[in-house]
Parts: sequence; C-alpha cells; structure tokens
Amino acid sequence: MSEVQPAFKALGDPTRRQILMQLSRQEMSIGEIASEYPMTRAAVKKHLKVLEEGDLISVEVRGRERINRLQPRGLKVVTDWMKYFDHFWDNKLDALKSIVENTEKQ
Amino acid sequence: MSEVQPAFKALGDPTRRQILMQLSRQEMSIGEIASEYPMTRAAVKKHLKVLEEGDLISVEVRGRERINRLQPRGLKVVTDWMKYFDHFWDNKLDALKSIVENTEKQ
DNA sequence: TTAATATGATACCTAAAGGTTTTATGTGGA
DNA sequence: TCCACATAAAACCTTTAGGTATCATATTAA
Repeated sequence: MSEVQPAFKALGDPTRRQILMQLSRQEMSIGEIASEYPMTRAAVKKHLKVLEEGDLISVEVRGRERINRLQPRGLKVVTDWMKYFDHFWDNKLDALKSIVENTEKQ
Repeated sequence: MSEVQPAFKALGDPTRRQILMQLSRQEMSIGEIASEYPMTRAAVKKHLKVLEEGDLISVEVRGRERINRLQPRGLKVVTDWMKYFDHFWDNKLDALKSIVENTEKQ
C-alpha cells in the first residue's frame, strides 16, 4: 500500500488545492505563485513543501529559480483510494442495500 | 460550486479515513467504532462530527444510540474535484507535453 | 423506579499548522 | 566585481486539531 497520508494531508488545505489548479495550467516559480496570494513567499513555500511531500508537485531548480510543476503521481494515489467507494454512489445499489438492511432487521 | 473544503478536511486524517472504510462495510454506533481505536469515545465522536460536516457520513439517532453510516455525497464532491486532473495521468499525454515544453524553451 | 448504558457537552492540554519576520546564500546581469 | 534578485532557513507567534477527563442527560432493561 503506497502512502496516501501525505497526499491527503496536502489536499486538505484550500490554498494548496488552488496552487495545484494553477500549476495544472502552467509551471511556475515560487515568486510567481506567491504574487497571487495574500501571504508571504515564505508561507507559499511551506505550502509547496507539503505538496511536494505528497507527490503532488515536482520541483526543478533552474538557476536561482525553483520551478514547480504538477506531479500526477500523488493525485493518482488519492483517486485510487477513492475508487474503493465508487460502488456506493450508484443510487440503485444504495436503494437495494437499504431494502436488504431494513428487511434483515425487522 | 459546492463546498469541497469540509470533505477534503475530513479526509485529511488517517483515523477518519479508516472509519469511513469500516462504515462502508456496515453501519455502526459511536461505541462500536470507538472500541476499535486506541482513543476515547469522545475523541472518536469528534472525528465523526468532522466526517458529518464533510457529508461523508450521515447519522440516525436510534433510541440512545447514534447510528453512523456512509454518505456518498461528500465522496462524490471530492472525486468530482479530482476529475479535473484526470487528463494529467495519461503517460502518453505527459510525454507529449514534456516534449512540446522542452522544444519551446530551447 | 432505578441502575446501567450510550451519548452529549464542556473545560482543558499539547502539538502541529499556518503565518510573519529576519537573516543568509547562491545566481545572473551590468 | 558588485548589486539585485530568487530563494533558503530559522526563530517566533497564534490558532486549530486531536486528545483526555469530567460531569450531565436520555434510554432501556430489570
């Protein structure tokens, strides 16, 4: 079982999810990202570190810049975990399950 | 846009994800759930509250018991959000994207 | 009716999360 | 070379998270 916790933890913060959306459109340096948030570069960098630990982004040091880009691996880990619950979304199955359970208990 | 934050927040904790797995197999009272964790009922109840706020479980008060069951709604909100990134997982597309980007920059 | 059961509610504790500020360092361009 | 730029790193602060302990309340079974 691959480690899902770091990825789920990273996705738990709205700022980090928003950063992911941005990086899905284009790779960006820390400064570029930070310029779009009402917080310091240092704060944004901490968020990027958490995203990197969750394998949601990868980083390439280019000269004095640090280029961040989307890393699908962590996203895949999360969706794979979610897939387990897929069959609970089907309304027909839910209805059937409900009927069976109620019948069992009466 | 439906509110994804409460669901993502709820999924960020390993104990809560484990509780979800249990509830996917059978509905359970707080006491039943708590008996399987090295923490107090009060702590488990707090986790259940967070799960409920994320629409990941629903609760039915039955006599003096409180029955918790999986609620697919919150899970759906999360997978819907994740779906946006689906097209980044295809290795062929990634490879192509990489080639295009590198070509542009040389 | 009464005791045991199942939970609710509140106060409290500690560590982690999310920020800021300050100081240091490596790189690129004039 | 030398300065401006982009980031690194560390100390610090405040709020939130996750947990415990304690006491109150509603049900159920005897």
